Amino acid sequence: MRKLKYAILGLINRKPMTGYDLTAEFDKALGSFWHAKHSQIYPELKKLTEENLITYETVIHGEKLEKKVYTITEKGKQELKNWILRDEPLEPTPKDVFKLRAYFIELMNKEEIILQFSRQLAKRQKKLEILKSAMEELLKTKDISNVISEEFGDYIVLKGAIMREQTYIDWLKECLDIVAKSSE
Amino acid sequence: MRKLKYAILGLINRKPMTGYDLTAEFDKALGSFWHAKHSQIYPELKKLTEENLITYETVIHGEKLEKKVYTITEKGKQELKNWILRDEPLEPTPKDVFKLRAYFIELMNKEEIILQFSRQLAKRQKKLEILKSAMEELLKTKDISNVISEEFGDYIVLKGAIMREQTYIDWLKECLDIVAKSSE
DNA sequence: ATAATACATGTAAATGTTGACATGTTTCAA
DNA sequence: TTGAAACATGTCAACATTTACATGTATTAT
Repeated sequence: MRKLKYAILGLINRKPMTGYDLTAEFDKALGSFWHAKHSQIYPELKKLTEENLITYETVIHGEKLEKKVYTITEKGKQELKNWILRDEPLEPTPKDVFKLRAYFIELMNKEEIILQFSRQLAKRQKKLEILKSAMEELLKTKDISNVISEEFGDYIVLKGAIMREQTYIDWLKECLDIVAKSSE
Repeated sequence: MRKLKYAILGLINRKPMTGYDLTAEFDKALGSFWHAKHSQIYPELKKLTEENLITYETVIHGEKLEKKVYTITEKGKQELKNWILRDEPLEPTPKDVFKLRAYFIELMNKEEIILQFSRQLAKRQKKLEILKSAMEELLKTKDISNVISEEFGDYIVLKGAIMREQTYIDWLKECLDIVAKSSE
């Protein structure tokens, strides 16, 4: 399916970037729905260059540090536009290790259950706070009134991430509540 | 991390099973948070057997069809119990191809955006209905009053899946709403 | 009867992903 | 000035996962 291909193509289409910049983007903005390590990005950039979907220009930064700034080609833009309109079946539900543990709840006693769920809750609440701060920052600095814009894209995926985390937290609290009230 | 190892160990711990049974479980019950193909399961079963975490007994079904019914060992139970109590950092957010498309919303025009989001909404609504039916069935046939039971494990992960799908739908509707109201 | 479907178990090649290895430059703060 | 952090690019081995290949039995509906 080459999904990384389209993630990279989409980012470079927004503006020319280096492999390092892409890595940073995968850690920040896209972090709420996509991720890739630099060890996967550099080989993919090489491949996309060979396929003539992107090209690069070597730029010297400072005295001798070489950067490869990648730009999307017309062919790349066409493939990207073609991919974005495709209608694909729903992906299989993503894996969730915490839910795997929760599923086998019968292996824990009451205190252990409460400990595991509380720890997960704390982590998720922390993450939600980070996402909310990012949203505050976004609303302060960007204009999202135009629906056909990068800014609106940034906004909706961040909004989706916040809603997802909030729901996960609600679920954890509901579980904790039932367990706490149980007699066993 | 060997996560499949623990998924299999947990299932076999619930009751002895064949590789085929495990595959079916990954398609049904665990489908809402884990998945594995039989081509991954059979080699893993072999490995777990070599590690003495499970053992199998060959059972003849009918005239000559051989089944390998796997049972967890004491060592396997110990490892499983040990894993379930571990405190691990939050996994990176799972990948979401639809959100990747949504992020690059600037590549579509208004009609295309509405088409893509509506199609996704229809698929998610269908999936939610299936999950709700599964919940109705579960509540009808199983007793979830004991928190330390397989039934309660089944219940909470299904509940989590329903909440997640509902939130995804809410997000899609919100996005569609903003786009529909936009002038562009 | 027979054909489709479900049951049952495997392997091999390709692809996707992570973690470790490997190297060097530039900037910024103490 | 020097050391840490950020910038910058790559490879390789191991592990995870999917798709295709490969084979055969038992049950159920027509």
